[in-house]
Amino acid sequence: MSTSKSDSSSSEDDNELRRGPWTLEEDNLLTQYISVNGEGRWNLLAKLSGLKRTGKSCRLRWLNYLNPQVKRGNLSSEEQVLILELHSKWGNRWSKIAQHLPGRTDNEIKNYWRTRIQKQARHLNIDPNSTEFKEIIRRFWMPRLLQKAREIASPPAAAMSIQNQTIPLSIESVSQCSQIGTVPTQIPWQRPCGMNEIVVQNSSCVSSSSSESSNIPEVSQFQALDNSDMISLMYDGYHVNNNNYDMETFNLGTTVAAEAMAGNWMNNEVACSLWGMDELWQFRNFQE
DNA sequence: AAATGACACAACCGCCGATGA
DNA sequence: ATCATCGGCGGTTGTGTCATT
Repeated sequence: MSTSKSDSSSSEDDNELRRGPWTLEEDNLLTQYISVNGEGRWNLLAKLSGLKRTGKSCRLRWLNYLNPQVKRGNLSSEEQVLILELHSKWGNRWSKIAQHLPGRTDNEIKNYWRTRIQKQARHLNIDPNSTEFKEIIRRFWMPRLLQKAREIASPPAAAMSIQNQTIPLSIESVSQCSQIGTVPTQIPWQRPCGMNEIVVQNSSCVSSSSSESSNIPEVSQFQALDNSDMISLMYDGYHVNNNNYDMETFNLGTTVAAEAMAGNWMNNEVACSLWGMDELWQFRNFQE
């Protein structure tokens, strides 16, 4: 045998399937192939494209990363609310949930749930699947996210702490918030009849000093609608208009907008996902 | 400045249902 | 009817980055 070990192993490597992170060259190859031949038939694609990857790997790379329809950047408050609501309905049906968040992949949503939501449950020593934790999400988290969405939509107004005032939370304002990488601003959000405004109270009252009141503060935040109504409202608009938007405009426009606002948004995002555990604890203790 | 830990996200794995030969 | 293949899904692991000590 004159063939050295390194030679044989290198020829083996040539035939072996690659694993691990994709290189730029592989990305380019896959993108180029799909631009010419379209996606699908992944095993065939893997062979014909010259990529030393499995069809599955190619599919995953395309769907989760390379596909221009994939939205980059942090999840907006509305998207987070949608995820929470849809997860409460469907559980870990990530792909089903992802179908209702244009540009978001099941993988991304799954990661979000595991790294953000389940983390909070762990910190609270609660089973993330427990009804107790679901209640915390519904009563504490969702109103906060909605509040955050409204604040982002109109920062100056939000800067003022408004106690016990009726604040019209228009769907338009929520859609404005969507400029931050969610949905195109030109999408007309639909407003079902008779749902023109939502009563929102300042949510900073979590550290309940209202010992005389038997109401849980968060419950009173939505007097006109309960949370599920609100989510349905948002969700319907989101979903119905899903078919209407121009994907190309969306990708260019919102991505640029998202990048432009990345700095502020990051800060908001951190605040969104990590509102103090103190507050969560207080909320939890209040319930008990 | 280095070591360590936590976190976020990309990628892989195994299973399952659909489809076609 | 059976088997093989493929694509999709959810769970899990690997890895790079950032923060903390």
